[in-house]
Amino acid sequence: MNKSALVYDDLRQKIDRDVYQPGTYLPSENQLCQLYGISRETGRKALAELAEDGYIQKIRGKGSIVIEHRQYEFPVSGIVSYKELAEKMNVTTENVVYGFEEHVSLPVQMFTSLRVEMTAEPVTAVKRLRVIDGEPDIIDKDYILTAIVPKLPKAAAQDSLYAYFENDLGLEIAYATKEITMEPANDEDREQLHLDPGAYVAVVRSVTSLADATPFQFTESRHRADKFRFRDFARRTKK
Amino acid sequence: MNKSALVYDDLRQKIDRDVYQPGTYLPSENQLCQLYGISRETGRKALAELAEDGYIQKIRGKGSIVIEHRQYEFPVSGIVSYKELAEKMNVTTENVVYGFEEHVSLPVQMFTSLRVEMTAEPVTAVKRLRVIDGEPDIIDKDYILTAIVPKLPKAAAQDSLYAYFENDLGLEIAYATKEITMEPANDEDREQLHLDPGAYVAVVRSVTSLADATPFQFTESRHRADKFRFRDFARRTKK
DNA sequence: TAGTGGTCTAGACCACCCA
DNA sequence: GGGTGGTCTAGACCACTAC
Repeated sequence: MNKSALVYDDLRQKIDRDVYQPGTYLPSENQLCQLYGISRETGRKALAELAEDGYIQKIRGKGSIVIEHRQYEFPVSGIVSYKELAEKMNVTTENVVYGFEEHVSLPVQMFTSLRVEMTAEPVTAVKRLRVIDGEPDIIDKDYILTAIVPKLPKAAAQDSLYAYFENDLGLEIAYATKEITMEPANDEDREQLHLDPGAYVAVVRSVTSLADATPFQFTESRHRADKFRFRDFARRTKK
Repeated sequence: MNKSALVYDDLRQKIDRDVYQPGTYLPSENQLCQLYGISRETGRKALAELAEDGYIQKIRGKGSIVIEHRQYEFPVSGIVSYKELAEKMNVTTENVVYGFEEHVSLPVQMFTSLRVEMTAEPVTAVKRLRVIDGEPDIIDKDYILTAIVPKLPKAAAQDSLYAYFENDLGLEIAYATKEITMEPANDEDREQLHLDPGAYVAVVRSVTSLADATPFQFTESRHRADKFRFRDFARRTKK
């Protein structure tokens, strides 16, 4: 691991464990150099990531103050897999694969608003129902490019697509564009999520790309409106 | 302006104007050094920001490839004021201030889920209706700490709170935590947004803080469900 | 005045990609 | 082997904060 990543992890851990509490200051940059035996720019890199992730706020002439930071909320913030999230929370979850089709066409029209170049390439289509604490809350529809993942094992869909992509195939997942809208529930939503007529669902559509900038996974995630929550941390960009 | 910011702006502008098109590579880091007369780390800083903002993807051994990037969508992504957004889009907007109360208490219970330390401090409460293309789409309820903004002119609410905070008061807005949920429309929603009974609204609650880490503005933004859209760009964080 | 973070530099070594 | 990005260093100068 990098030196800066090690410093980042150590500081973040200490913030999480309240060694450094919100409202107090971290050691100064010069002190970090001595504490960790690093150069100043290396320490600054770690601090910059902490700031980016919402752990600290840097104040010129004073120091880096610990702030109340976002915590991962269900269902998602950033790119985190359902399984990773479920492990962070203390919830019992179940994962029902109720659709699995190979060599179908990517439903391009579903993702046009995300403005990613795409064609109706062959994909593997997976439908999953996420059951949280005994209640069906989310429908996930994934379309994975056959060109990247030629033969998707059903077991991977049952367990975790991300774990399969990263650990078994060695794919490097880099970034995603996602979009949240609210839409009236369709028949499938009402059936799977046990919704009344006239109900709404929160729809998250995302396109996930690899480190070489290839979009390879298209996901439509449909959430019960009353269970949906999305948290975000944003910094003001200077003009 | 910084050298790295100048380089960032120049590159971003050229990407926006298709001088560097999606799918092609930017000049290499060493070339950027010569092109702009800067050191490599300075250029790298500019490139890191472009990557963070979703403009490029850096590929080791190859270069920095331009990717399709997010564009600002109505109503919000990151911290951008309503006025700034309206100017980026080509829409006619109207801004109706229909509530203005000074020296009231902050409705703490509305924002508890954002887990920011707060007390029922005195605030100025502003209610605004955003009318887009002749249709009322958004209700914004802002609560601004009197301790930071003692006397908020009504004209500022009519124009732009952000412009007033930044340009007139010299406040430095740094970051915000926000949360998106879906909730049944209440009476006020139905009246202002002309909704039917049983309709839902998308609710964005946010807490905005200054550069010295002081939370000073609490906002509840209620959107017509059918007009709500939120776009996000996220990078996969390495474990 | 001393300490803080903000920026920039010139150089080094490494891992990766590709011809 | 030559070019690319990834990381780290040691030092410099600046702007801001606090006393």
